[in-house]
Formats: sequence, C-alpha cells, structure tokens
Amino acid sequence: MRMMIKPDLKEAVEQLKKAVSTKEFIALVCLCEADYVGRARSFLENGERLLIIKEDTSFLIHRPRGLEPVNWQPPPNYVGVTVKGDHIVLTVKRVRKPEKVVVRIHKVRSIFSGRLEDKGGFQMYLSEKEISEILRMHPELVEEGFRVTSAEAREKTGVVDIVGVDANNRRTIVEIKKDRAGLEAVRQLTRYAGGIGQGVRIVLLAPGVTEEAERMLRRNRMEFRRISMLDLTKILVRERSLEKSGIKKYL
Amino acid sequence: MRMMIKPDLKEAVEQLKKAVSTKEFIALVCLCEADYVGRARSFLENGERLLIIKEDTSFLIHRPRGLEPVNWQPPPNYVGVTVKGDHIVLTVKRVRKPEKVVVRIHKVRSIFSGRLEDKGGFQMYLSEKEISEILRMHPELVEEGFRVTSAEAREKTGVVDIVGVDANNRRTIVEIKKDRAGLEAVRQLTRYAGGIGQGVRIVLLAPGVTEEAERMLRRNRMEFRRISMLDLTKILVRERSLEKSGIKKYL
DNA sequence: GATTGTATCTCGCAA
DNA sequence: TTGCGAGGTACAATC
Repeated sequence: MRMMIKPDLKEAVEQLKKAVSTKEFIALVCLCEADYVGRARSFLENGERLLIIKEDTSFLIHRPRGLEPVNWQPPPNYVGVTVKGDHIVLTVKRVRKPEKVVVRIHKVRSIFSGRLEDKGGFQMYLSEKEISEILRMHPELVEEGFRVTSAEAREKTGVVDIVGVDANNRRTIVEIKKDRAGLEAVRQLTRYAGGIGQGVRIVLLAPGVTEEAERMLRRNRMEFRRISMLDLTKILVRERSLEKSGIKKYL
Repeated sequence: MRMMIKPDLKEAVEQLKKAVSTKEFIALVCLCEADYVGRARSFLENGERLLIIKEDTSFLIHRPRGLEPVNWQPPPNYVGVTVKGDHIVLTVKRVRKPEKVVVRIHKVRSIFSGRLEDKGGFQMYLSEKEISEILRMHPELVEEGFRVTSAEAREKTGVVDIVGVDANNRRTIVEIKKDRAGLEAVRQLTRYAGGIGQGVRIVLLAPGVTEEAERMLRRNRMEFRRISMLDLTKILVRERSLEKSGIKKYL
C-alpha cells in the first residue's frame, strides 16, 4: 500500500507502472484529458478528476460532480502506461470489444495504490424475488382465501410472480412490484395477460400505483392491491435466521 | 487540497468533517461496513473500499473489483459525520427521497480532500464530414426511398447538406445539424432556402429541435426529422473501412 | 455468443 | 413532480 502527494512525473509513472503490473487498486487524482473511441466517440477536455483502476482492470474517470463516471471501461482491459514528453499516457483497452479510453495525465495531485482486502459479503433484501418468496409462504397476505398453485416465477411471455386460486376457486395471477407501479409495470403485465384465457383474475401487488397506471389497469380489467413492504420485512425478520445477515439491527 | 496516509481516528474525522462542510471532493480508502435502506435494503460486511463524496454530495462506495459501485446515492444528499466509540459513522441521506446509506468506518488507509478544478467540456463527437459520409452510405436513414445525388459540407454554419430525390422523385434538400436545432439554425436554413425554387422539399435532420424552431420550420413549409447521432456513430464504428481513416488506427 | 429483462439503474426532457 | 425514453447503460440469466 503506497500513497504519494503531488509526486513529480517520474515518481508517479514509476508507482503507476508498478501498481498496474501487479494489479493493485489505484486511485489517482490528476489533471488530465481523455478520449474514448468504441461504441461511440467522446472527447473530454483538460480538468481535475479522480481516476480509478481496479484489481480486475475495471476503469473509471470521475469528475468532481455527478454520480456517474464521465468515462469508464468494464473489465477485462489491457492497461498501458507510457510517457510522452511532459505527460503520462494511460491507455485502457477492452479485451473483448473494440473500445478504448486514452488519458493524457498532465499533473498528478495524489496517487494511492495497494491491494484492498475485501472479503465482506453483500446482501440485498426485499428484492421482488424475496417478496414473492414471502408471499408464497403467506398467501393470506395477498388475499383472504388465496392459495398458491404454482411457485414458478417466470414464464416465457414475461415475469409472473405467483399463480394461484382465490377463495372462489378462480384462477388468479399475482404480479409483484416493490416500488410504486408505473405504466411500464402494467404494460408488462398486459403483455403477459394477452396470452391468458378469459376468466382469469390478474392482480398487481405494490406499495402504490400511479394514477395513469391505475387507469390502464382498469381498462384491462385488472386489479390493484396495496401491500406494505414494512409488513413483509417484519415477517422476513421474524422467520429467517438472521444472526449473520445483519438486517436485524435496522428493525 | 489535503491528503493523509494512515491517519488516526481523530485526524481523519477532523479532515472529513471539514471537507464535508466545505463541500470538497473526498476520496477515502478505508476499512468499513455499509447499510443501505431505501428502495431496497442491503448490508455490506467489513472490507476495504474506496469511498467517494463529490462536491455535489454524490456518494459512491467502490470495492476493489467490478465496474459498478456496491453502494451509492445520487445527489443531492445530506452528509453527516459522527464518531461512535472506535469508529466513524458516515451517513448519506438523499434529500428528495427516503433513502440512506450508513457507513461505519473502522480504519482509514488514506484520505484525500480538495476542490477539483474541472471546467473541461465533454462531448460525443462526430464531424460533419463523417455524418455526411454515413448518410451517403445509408440514405435510408434520411428517409425510406431517398437517393443521394450530391452532398456538400458547409463548415462555417456547422450544417451539412445533401441533395437528392425522395421516393416520389421529388427533389429534396436535407440539412443536417449535429446538435439540437434552435432558431438560429432554422434562420440560416431559411436564408439558404431562399435561393431555392418552389416545389423542393427541405428537411432538417437533427437530434432534436426547440419548440420555437419547429414552429418557424412549419411556417416556412420545411420538415423536421429526428436523427440520433449515437446511431450514426454506431454505424460508423461498425461499418467503416477500417484501414484508411477509421477506428482501427485508434485501437 | 447472442438475446432478453432487470436495476437502489441514472439522466435529461417534456407535460 | 411525474412520466417516458435513452444510455458507450452494466449485468445476470437464458437460449
């Protein structure tokens, strides 16, 4: 692990080359310009940015504002470092596609490189899949008397989360959205419903629905039911072994 | 602009707080864990990562591998720094949405903060010459049945024109603008079209058009057609003879 | 490898 | 603010 503040060109190049060759994680604040050629073309004029080269050669250029990187290259990449006159030329070229970013680095403000130790697990909760799982275990949350007949989550025409029958033994398809359902969700559902016979109830389950989406639902004789993500989370927390997962401390 | 290597907790907190309060750009390599609660929930166990807080409060956590950040928050955010026992607690909470990331920082490997000077322009790029070339090769992109009889680039106005005939053998002049066409573009076009006889179609091709410009076009019986510079770029990249002037040279 | 669908998508634009 | 489409989308799953 090594770090330098305002190194001169020679020092910076040396560390950069070494770090690249040993595939260390690199975070470099510098004055630079960058060209991209590949699926499109772009040119980024001179300015101060943060460059990131990861251990798997993932590459990012971040400007001082905005969430998204201005330039990037998904791994794997060939990474080259050379010196041309008074600046460093960093070339990042994708292995499997004809794409590359060329960065001309004029001044290095700071450079960090090292191997980062990161074995920590990452877990997302309450994805649509997990919601579906909970509802399969607790069909009464969908509707009184509802029974699940098919645990199959996907069919060819689109995404279907739960198939079952309601209290009157009528076939019912339940689609789940974890966010407020918009037009796109309803469209997706409509596409699927096109291949379904008459007399089948179609229910959209979500924390909310936009006005237009609800209108579209009505036009297509489909139903909306509100569901509380908080309730589902409580069930998840109650029923899962949570010692190692860590979500417990939130609730 | 300030940077520290392996600072102790107190030093790190001090710099972090100051940098956050003055909205400096921050790049922090540290051992940390992170929780996200919002549209979904996630938990990231302990490990070494790069944290980025931008001048507009954009927030990113990058692991040592993978292009995408493992956690993030689009601006604007409230950013809070506190100390709890032996670790720093960084809270990044979105202003307009119920979402937050809480990071517990256990060890700081290095911290950079400062204001980055970045006024450099950024643009996707296609020269007029290239646009003209692509459309000559693919006249169907102008319109179904269109055939080119001549093409010429006027560099001063940033407009390319192509002369041809449409599917009905009617003479058609196509003007191309790289950027969204405003009133000025239409004025120039009108001036140019003034010397043209009646019965000739005039079509403006651009990525977009302002409302007023479109009205002016209609008044002058001219047409607008939307064209995607990105699509053209893709065609260029895909189909150009690579030996002479194409992408190959770059790659 | 090509296609398809999701995403804490983000972002810009328009109504 | 909400909806809608584009993106160098990236990425995983599927064919």
